[in-house]
Amino acid sequence: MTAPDLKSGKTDCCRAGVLLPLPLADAYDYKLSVPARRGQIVAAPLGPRTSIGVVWGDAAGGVAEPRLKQAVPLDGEPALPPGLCDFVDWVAQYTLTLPGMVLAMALRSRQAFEPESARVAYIKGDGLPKKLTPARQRVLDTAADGLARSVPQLAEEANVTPAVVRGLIDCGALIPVDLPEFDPFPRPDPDFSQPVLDTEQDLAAHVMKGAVKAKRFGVSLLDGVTGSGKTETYFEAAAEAVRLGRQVLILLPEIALTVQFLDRFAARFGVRPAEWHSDLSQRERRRVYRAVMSGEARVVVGARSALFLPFKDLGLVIVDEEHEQAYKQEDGAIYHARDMAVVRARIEGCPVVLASATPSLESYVNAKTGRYAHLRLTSRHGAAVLPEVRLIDLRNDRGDPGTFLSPTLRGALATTIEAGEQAMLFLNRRGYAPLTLCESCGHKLVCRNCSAWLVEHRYRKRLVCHHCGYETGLPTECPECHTQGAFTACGPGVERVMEEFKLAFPEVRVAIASSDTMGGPAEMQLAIRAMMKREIDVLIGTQIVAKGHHFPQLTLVGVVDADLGGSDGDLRARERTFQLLHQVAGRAGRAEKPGLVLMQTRNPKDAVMQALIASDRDAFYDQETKYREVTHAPPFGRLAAIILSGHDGDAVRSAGRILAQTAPAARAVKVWGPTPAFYSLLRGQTRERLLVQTEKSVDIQAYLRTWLAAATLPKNVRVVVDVDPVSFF
DNA sequence: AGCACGCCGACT
DNA sequence: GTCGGCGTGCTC
Repeated sequence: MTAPDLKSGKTDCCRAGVLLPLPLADAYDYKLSVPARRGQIVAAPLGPRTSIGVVWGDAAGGVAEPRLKQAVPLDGEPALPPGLCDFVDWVAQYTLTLPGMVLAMALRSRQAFEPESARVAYIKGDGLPKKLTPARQRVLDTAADGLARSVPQLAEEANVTPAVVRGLIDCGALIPVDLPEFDPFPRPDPDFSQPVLDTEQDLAAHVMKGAVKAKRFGVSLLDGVTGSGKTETYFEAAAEAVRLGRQVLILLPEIALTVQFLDRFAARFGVRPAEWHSDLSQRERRRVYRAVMSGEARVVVGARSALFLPFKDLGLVIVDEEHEQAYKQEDGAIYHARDMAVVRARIEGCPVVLASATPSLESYVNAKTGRYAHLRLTSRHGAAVLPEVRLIDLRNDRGDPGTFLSPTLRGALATTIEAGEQAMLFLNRRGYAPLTLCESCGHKLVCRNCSAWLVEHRYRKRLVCHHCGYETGLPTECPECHTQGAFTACGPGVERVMEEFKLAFPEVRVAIASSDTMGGPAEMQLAIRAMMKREIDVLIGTQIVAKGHHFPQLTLVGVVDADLGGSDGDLRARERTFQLLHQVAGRAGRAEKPGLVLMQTRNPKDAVMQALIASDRDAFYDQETKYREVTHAPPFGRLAAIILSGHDGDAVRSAGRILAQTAPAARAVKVWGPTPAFYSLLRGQTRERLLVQTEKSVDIQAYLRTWLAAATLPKNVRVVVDVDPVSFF
């Protein structure tokens, strides 16, 4: 970043409001040496240092002239595109986040605006070393092809230390050449390979391509059953945008950002797309950021934060698996990437496609009422048919106490394995047991930072808090009554199911796939690969196995506890349970073989269970829609949560009471709480929540702003607003 | 976010 | 007697 040149004597002809990527309520006024336009990136002195900033609008004038400092445009006068600036404002006002914090998300690549630095590489020169050692000879042989390489590259390829290479540079045997800082992004070829689409896919693709060509905002819900080829279909819309020379953003939930997806893209377009996610290196971030800004990167595949990239000419946004909760950003700025993707598309004036086999209820309702185009894909590819779903009523079909696989499920597992086919057991619970208690006094082992139960991980011999990561060894005596070795595990986790399975089927090859298995993500990938290669017969897993993997030989899926998630007060719990179980069920019978799904439940009459066995998704959605409608719940009403947190529990509770007392009375607004948050202690912080529900017509942001601005709360209490909360923790 | 200022415990 | 803990406040 260039320091402002205060001595140049340039006249300060202009003033402007400059937004800084800091948690400030407003833009700051600065003098500028030149008239600046909105979006222009400047170096702005702030206290003892200089921050990057963005010209946002007219100066507010609240600060006296002599106190104004001078902001200086960066070299090359880079600017954020106008659409991104408008988007930042919109997100800030909608989510009640400080604009500077939202801007910080749009400036994620810190050094993206620093001048480009050339890379130095070396080619063979005319000089010769005094002594030609074997090591030196290998380096020269490597360089003989004339390709420019960096020092580490040469050292690596010639199998020598960098010092050897340095020696050759010093004597002129290798000479430096400048390379551009980054290799250019290869252009995806929209006609690299032509997919074979069925009639429905073709129709859907046609509609989406039309929308891309029209260059107008509009939302399509690409609603396709598992295996119907949604990805291939929306790739056609992406191809159309690339043909028009415009950019495409494909959002994926974090978990789906895999090599597999990139390879599928490459198979269709000839090259991999640009990627954007949290574990890019600084260099890669900078490269992608700049290429997106220049328009060179045509297609970006990314996690939710990719929404804030400075697209030069965005022609299409795709949100894959749009119902996924991973799209909801819960820390820092709280926003829902699916909803914000629709907003970004509206601002950019381009179409947006939401894709899912189990859409969010919000999107389903919008499609039903005609606000979104509803593009349905109803047939599975190839000969595969939908699996049959049957319920196992755990109230009368259960094994010995302390076991979790019913006789019926065990029987089906045996049959499947004997037939030489594969099975999967699904349980959305990591570890061995979700609760450990003392048999003697009933004391429950809970986290010392949170109010959550500690989950036993038996392989690792640890007790783990799944909320804050706190870990401890297994105590030998009860901290309450000091009885020795009286702990008992309650309920199943995947590890415990594994133990039971091994006992019942000692000969069968089985593996576990959970996000926290001993060997980390690598081991999990190994388990999934082993399943694909038929090196194992049974895979036991959490959520992680529910998503996107194709196991052609898998014919039986057993859901160990279909009631997990239940209907416990959370508005979306039923919807989520349905989506997850539907997705899990979709794993069975992908190829020519019919699949069977067995779900163990204690509530076989429940609407979720009934919809699953009848394969009648829409019946469930319609019922859920009615329920939301009569209760004025989203999308028929608005919801926001106010979360209060802090180390001083009394102050937090008092802040909650103050807010409840000062809530402005308004028609069609209801305020509940304060109540302790579900995990009232999280990472050592006390948390209280208030919930605000309004009718659709109410400007809930304005209501909240008025309320919060008027309330005087203890200073050591943090107030966070979650507009459209999806989780009630 | 940084970075200063400011008021209470263990130490060269 | 100081060094330093991080709570609170400010930066145009």
